[in-house]
Amino acid sequence: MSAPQHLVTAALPYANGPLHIGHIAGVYLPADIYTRFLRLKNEDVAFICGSDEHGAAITLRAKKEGISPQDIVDKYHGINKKAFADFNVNFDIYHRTSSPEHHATAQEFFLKLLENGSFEVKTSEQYYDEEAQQFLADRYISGDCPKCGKGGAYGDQCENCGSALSPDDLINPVSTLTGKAPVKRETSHWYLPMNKHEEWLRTWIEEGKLDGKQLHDPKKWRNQVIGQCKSWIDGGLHSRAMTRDLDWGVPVPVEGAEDKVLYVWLDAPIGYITATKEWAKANNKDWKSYWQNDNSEITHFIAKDNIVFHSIIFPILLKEHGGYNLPINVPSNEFLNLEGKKISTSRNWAVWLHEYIEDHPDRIDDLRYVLCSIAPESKDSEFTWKDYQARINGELVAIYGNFVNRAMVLCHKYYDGKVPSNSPRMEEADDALAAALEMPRLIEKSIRAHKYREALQHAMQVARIGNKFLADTEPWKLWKTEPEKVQPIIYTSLQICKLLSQVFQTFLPDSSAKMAAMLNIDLTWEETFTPLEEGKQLNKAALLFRPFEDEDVAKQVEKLKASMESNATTPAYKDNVDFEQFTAMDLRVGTILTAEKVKKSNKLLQFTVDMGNEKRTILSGIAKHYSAEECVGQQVLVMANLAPRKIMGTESQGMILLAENADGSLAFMSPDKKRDAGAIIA
RNA sequence: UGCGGGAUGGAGCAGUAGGUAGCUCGUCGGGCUCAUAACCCGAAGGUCACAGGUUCGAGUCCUGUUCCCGCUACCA
Repeated sequence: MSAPQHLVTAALPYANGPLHIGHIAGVYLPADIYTRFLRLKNEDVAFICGSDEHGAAITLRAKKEGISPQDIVDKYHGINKKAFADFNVNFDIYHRTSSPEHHATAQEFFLKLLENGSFEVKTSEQYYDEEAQQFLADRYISGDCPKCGKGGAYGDQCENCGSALSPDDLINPVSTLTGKAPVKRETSHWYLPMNKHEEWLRTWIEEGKLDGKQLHDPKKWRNQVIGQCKSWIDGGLHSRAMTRDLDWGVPVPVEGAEDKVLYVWLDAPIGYITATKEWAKANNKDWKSYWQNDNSEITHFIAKDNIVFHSIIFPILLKEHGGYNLPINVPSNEFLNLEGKKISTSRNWAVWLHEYIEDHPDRIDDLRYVLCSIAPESKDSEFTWKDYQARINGELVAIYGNFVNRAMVLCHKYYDGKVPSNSPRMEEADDALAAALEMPRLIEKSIRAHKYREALQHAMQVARIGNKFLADTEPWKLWKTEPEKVQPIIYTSLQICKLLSQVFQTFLPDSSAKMAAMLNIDLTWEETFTPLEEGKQLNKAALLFRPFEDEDVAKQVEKLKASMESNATTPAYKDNVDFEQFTAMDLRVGTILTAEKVKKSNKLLQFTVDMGNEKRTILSGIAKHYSAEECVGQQVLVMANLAPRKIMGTESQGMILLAENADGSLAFMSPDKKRDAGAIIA
């Protein structure tokens, strides 16, 4: 059997915003390191990515900004494509799902499944906006949340309390397009009956076998991936709609369904196939040999929010289509937090890749190093600028950069930059080099197991061996007493330098290229094990890395805070209401008499509120912000004529109003002087 | 609500065939001075979230509890 081919995909970034360091650490950097390594080993690999440009979020954003969806995706496709290139993430192709080629491929795929009888058609009633003449999916509909009572919840989720919703759950639903109340209307969609596939999926996930054939070793899959898949399968798979009533996306290629599009999650992974085809066409390759060949291995790099799509839904689609390989692994990472908080695009709490590149064009390797060392491989991890600085200064500069500089300086000082002879032989030197030469093997093992942090540690170990070797042999002392014994020391140090440039190239391509120029070498795998020849003239030493100063840290932290604060004022004002609508709201001061946590809920508090003439029971989803005890006696602003609503079995008679900060923290609205319970707000 | 992942010295993390708890950074002490005040050696510091259980023996298996993250299906 010949060496396997590899198809490596990285999750298609959604083209409605820029990339941040969380995306990079979780998906694109490990994928890039993996493919760089495979290429170094001369293995045949196609590295595929592109923009995911469909879906409701993009049309909504376009509408908000008053431009077309195409404008939005063009903008972010451009920004992200450039950022990847600048960051040395070397895709073979960075395609996009809005391309005609992709539409054709996705439609063809859909029709094949249709032909195979993979879908079932279901008709249901959905909300429809008569003025805009379209159905309202997901985010096109908003209303009051049934769980926490707050307005502005979407058809899929309440952003206040985080509950997952369906459009039918919303109270007083309105169309986000026109602000009008929608009507129910019948619509038909194609569904994927996933329940039919439970059996083979279970065997495939748990044992790596399909139709009795061993396809992969489940022990190599990450815990969270197997766990999550099992949990879905155990819970019973359901039918899932594969089409939507939208006007932005890949049109359903069926007569009478021209106003429907493919579900983005059907469309996006097929984007991997389209991109492979386009790349193959341009490079005279056969795309099928990567997708439909027993000797090809498909690896999907994703983050944890994508697990079920890549290890359940897409495999079902591939198998139903027929002919395609299933992925051999789905190395999914957890999330990266930033300075103690979740990275949030909407709150602008992020380090944006394109901004980082702009601020630090000469520090690409620095960020690659840090993100690889803290990649959230088995659990969520944390990026802070302080830690970034510590890793740059304490490891990259002090261990790696410094060792290379020491060796180069000594070589130039004693031998005019010519590689000295390795004689007389010195046991310590041979041992040090042998120990260092162990590392490439360990690195390979770690990378193939998708343990990139470990692999990076092994690479750094080479520099540590070098530093220790110099400290142990002290050539600067020997030079004064027995100068001939210095030769093998410098010789060996230079060999270790060469090895460093080789082992780091998959992680830090820029600095390895710098070293290759200093040492006059090629960065190939074969070269890894061939020594620099004696007498070779080396170029002048240049520093590989420079320290990140305290003031740089301060500047970045400042920038982060400032961007978040400026974002705090961003939410747009809602449309004007007339005076009557305003006076229709009955706002009053209430005094909280009792408060207790609602059992089985981690967010809800149940209050008894003194409204003056009566006592009301009100529930509020604020347990994360206030303890029950500290609420008692608090005066609060109450929306008194909000229609009562049952929440977890108890009727809530009104709503307590709170002010929300950009970081999501809540505070009661309270009169600055004590008011009678029931006092009117006017 | 249900499910999945996580909880290990000051910080960040390893540690699945159960058998003296490791690594990087930080701290303290020492050495060296070729080197980007960098490098090398040594030390201190952990009842492995909590409570039970299985076992000769558990961070590692089982049960329960607490906290964090994610998913919960028309969420990209």
